[in-house]
Amino acid sequence: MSLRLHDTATGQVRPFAPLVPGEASIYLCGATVQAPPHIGHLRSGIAFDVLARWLEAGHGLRVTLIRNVTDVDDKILARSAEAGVPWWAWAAVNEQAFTRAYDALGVRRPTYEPRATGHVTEMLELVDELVDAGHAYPAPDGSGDVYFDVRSWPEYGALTHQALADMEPAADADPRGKRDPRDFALWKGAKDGEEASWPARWGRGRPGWHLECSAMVRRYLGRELDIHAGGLDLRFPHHENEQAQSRAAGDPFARTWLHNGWVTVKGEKMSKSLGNSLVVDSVLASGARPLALRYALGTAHYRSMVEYAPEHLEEAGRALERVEGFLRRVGPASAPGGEPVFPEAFRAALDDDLAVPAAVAVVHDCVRSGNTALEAGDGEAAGWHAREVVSMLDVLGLNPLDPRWGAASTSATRAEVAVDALVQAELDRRQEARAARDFASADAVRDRLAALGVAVEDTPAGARWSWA
RNA sequence: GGUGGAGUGGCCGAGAGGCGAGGCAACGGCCUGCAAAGCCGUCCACACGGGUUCGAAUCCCGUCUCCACCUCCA
Repeated sequence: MSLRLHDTATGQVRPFAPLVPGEASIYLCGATVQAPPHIGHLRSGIAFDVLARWLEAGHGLRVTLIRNVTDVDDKILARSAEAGVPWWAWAAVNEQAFTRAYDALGVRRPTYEPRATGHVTEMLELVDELVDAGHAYPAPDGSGDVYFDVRSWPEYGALTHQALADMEPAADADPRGKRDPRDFALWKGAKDGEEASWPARWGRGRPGWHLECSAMVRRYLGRELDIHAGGLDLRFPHHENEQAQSRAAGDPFARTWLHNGWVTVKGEKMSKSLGNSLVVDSVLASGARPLALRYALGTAHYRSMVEYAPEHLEEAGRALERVEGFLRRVGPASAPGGEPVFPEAFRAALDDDLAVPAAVAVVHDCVRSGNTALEAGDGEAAGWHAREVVSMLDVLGLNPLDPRWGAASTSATRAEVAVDALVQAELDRRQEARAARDFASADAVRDRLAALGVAVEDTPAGARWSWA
């Protein structure tokens, strides 16, 4: 079975056929770095991280994933001015916060992460092409703005299936020098003394948001690419405008459009403007386990909305413990090595428009089979299942053994070594009591440890402890 | 007004005409000195009203409720 993906442009699930055999090009709209990321911002990064991993591990494709950074825009300028810092410093600080958040959640770094400000030359070339082709015009009001002429492009609205006549212009839209209120800016002329500007033949100014992506797509992936992805809210106007610009400039552009749903809180979209956003740094600082956060955000289908609540994070943590418990019991046999092995049901699930929930169900089924094998003393079967589980978790970005999550590779601190030694001493005392069938004393030790938050578990290999 | 989604068990969350996704919680059993973990089992759900069909959560008609985009958005 081959991979099928839901394409927004056609509204259908269609077979994925790479433009260049053996390769896949993906452009993902990244962050506008005006503020630190909230957990909703991570949704697209996680969803398409899984896509890229699956294209590589499951289909053997060489993936080029470009995720841009929009580092100049109205809000960045406004907020940096309020904070009294240069706009570029404001953007840089937030870009770093995004990178930290992606890293913390185990989202692999993209092949390249271009910044808008580094591609003004390419953007201006595109503006020139569009003006020459009669699809864009400089505003006649001397503002230095250049607009895309939507009425010159009959396909405008094709991506989101809207007729131009049905598009409601914003009530407070300022027509400025536009031929049609729905025309959008490719280039924004600099206001007096605006420092964030670049020279252009229309006068100093800065690029419009939509233009940035069109130019960076062409620069890194060429005139045609396999997949263009982003959040559902970017369909219109952002992606509609991108497609119009690029196609009007003669680029075939994206063959498939993928859009992820967002994170909701009490049924409503998480967003800064609604005031219900949870900044990633503070969620993690409050003790949330990054792996559990990724599980909570990443195990719903990418096109569904996913409701965030602290209880869901706890549930995710417990589901994860079940999987980790199995891998721990199998021991070193579950360590990664060799080619990944995927159960057929897992393959079928991810190939069906990235049905991650069904794929996760396969992981849990496999854990159950592994536990059963372990109980039956069949170490070979258990080891095989562990290998399958680890392979699947790697694709989902949920492998607890991945050094990305830190714990596995960092050496213990002196305090940790000391605590372990002391707890072990207590456990030895408990074992002596148990051997003497003095269960009252043994249980007293366990109760005392429990009061300190230490959970004790008896296994065939002896007692082990963990933080409850 | 236009466009696109959603409503599923105690909770989360898949599925898209028959064959009970999965997780979490709860309860019963096995195992255990007792627990924990694990395994087995129980809890047979699909907003509402009609219809089609041998059979509908799934298709059709109607109704209700909710969310989103329509030039700031992951």
